[in-house]
Amino acid sequence: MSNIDRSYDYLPGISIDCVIFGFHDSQLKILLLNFKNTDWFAVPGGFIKENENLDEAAQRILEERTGLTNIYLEQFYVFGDKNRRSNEVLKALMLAVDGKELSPDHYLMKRFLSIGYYALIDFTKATPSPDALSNTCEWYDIDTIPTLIYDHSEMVKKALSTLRFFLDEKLIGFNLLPEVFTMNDLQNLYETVLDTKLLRTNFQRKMLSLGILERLDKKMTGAANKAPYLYRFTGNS
Amino acid sequence: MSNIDRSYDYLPGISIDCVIFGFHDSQLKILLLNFKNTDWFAVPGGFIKENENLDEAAQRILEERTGLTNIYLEQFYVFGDKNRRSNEVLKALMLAVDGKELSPDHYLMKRFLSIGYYALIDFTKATPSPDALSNTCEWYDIDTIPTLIYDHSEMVKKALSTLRFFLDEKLIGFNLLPEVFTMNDLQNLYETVLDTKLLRTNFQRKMLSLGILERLDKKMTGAANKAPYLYRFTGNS
DNA sequence: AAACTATTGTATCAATTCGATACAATAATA
DNA sequence: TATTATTGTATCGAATTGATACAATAGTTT
Repeated sequence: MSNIDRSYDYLPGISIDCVIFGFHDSQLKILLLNFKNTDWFAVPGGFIKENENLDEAAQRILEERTGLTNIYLEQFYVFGDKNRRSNEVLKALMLAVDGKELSPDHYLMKRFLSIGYYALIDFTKATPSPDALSNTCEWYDIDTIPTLIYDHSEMVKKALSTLRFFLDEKLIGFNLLPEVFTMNDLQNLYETVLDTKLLRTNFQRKMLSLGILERLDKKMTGAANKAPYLYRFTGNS
Repeated sequence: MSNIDRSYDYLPGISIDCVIFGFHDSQLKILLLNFKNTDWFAVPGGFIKENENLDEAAQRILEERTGLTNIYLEQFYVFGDKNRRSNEVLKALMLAVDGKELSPDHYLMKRFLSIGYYALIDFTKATPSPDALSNTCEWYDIDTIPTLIYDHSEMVKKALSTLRFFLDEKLIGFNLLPEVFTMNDLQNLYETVLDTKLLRTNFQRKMLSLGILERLDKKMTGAANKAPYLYRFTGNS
């Protein structure tokens, strides 16, 4: 996008929006863009190139925002209500960002569907960077998210409920942690995502019984107590 | 579609395809179209009108093929690989059906995404009818499905695995049965969809404990044995 | 260096769930 | 009235899960 009309490089009427989850300091976070010269926020998104598969497009968008490749991501819903995107908001937005008035037949003024992806990334490895329309690309705690444009709040809500649903089902939580972590880190993640307290001993039993964790050396924290083991996720079930 | 180019009435580059499940004679079935003058089969689909929400479009497509309104349906995936649809196949198809040669810049020759929906309907209430491109719209047992065009086989496979996954999770199986059914009918459905045998007594205990079944009169089958109760599904949990 | 503290790893008991079996009830038939 | 096939429910034991107990230990305090 930006100034140049690249509408012909991309599939018309379709965008991808990515709810990018990270985990840090016992907080579940998502990446949000702040549009230039506004206090409007949105989930990172983009368009699909003519010769790109959907997942490839999502990976490209994610790489541009986070600097990471090979990110865990999953389609979760297509948002396509006819009024999901207000053209008034869009015009005001582009005016603020670009200083240009969108003509009524501009390709962006057509109805758009958006394919929702959610991504799980290692917070410590990501280096967020804004896109051409935005000032900042920053982490926000999932429970203190500013008002988002269009239906982006709904997207976040749906992404979160999908993540919750699949956290136990598939074994995807590890994508939110560094490669090596303690059992306490893992429990913390589960408790935060699921928003429930779990019994430490039973959580440990359950995780160990899955046979997907490799026990490494102990982590000497410097605290006056027994040192916890470090673990690494291995797909072996 | 048919002869008239209605491309301007519809969102460009996007279609909806519906995997429509029914259940009859202990068989899980789906509705398939057979294209005119070919032995090619496909899942029913259509396009999205400019002023239609996605779910509305899917409901419309379903109504056109089954005569039913208010069908249980659910988005399950967007199929968007860049090579998912062969233009050679498309041209051959339209030539056979229409007798017309598609020009290279026809809107159908552009890349298309398809939003996959799966629908669960009461087999006994549906009256399948073909669309403008097809001869027949008929039920096929899920395990004897003819070869399908494009990526439609993959769609069916993914729809089925999604149905299996959610059958227990959400309580959606009832949509495949008549309003009133016996416990045996229900077990039959579960066994067929999940492709496993279940223990009758435990299945009954589990279903009754959910508190979602209303017990009605007995069903006098005329068989020389104890008559089973009839049940009706009620959302009450 | 011995006592103390906070946390961790594991064992264990009880409660619940789940698989399997037993059996009484019953609609129609012989 | 006995017989048959199926249904509804109870129950036993195994497996899973929730809750509690407790020993092990890295560092601090005395």
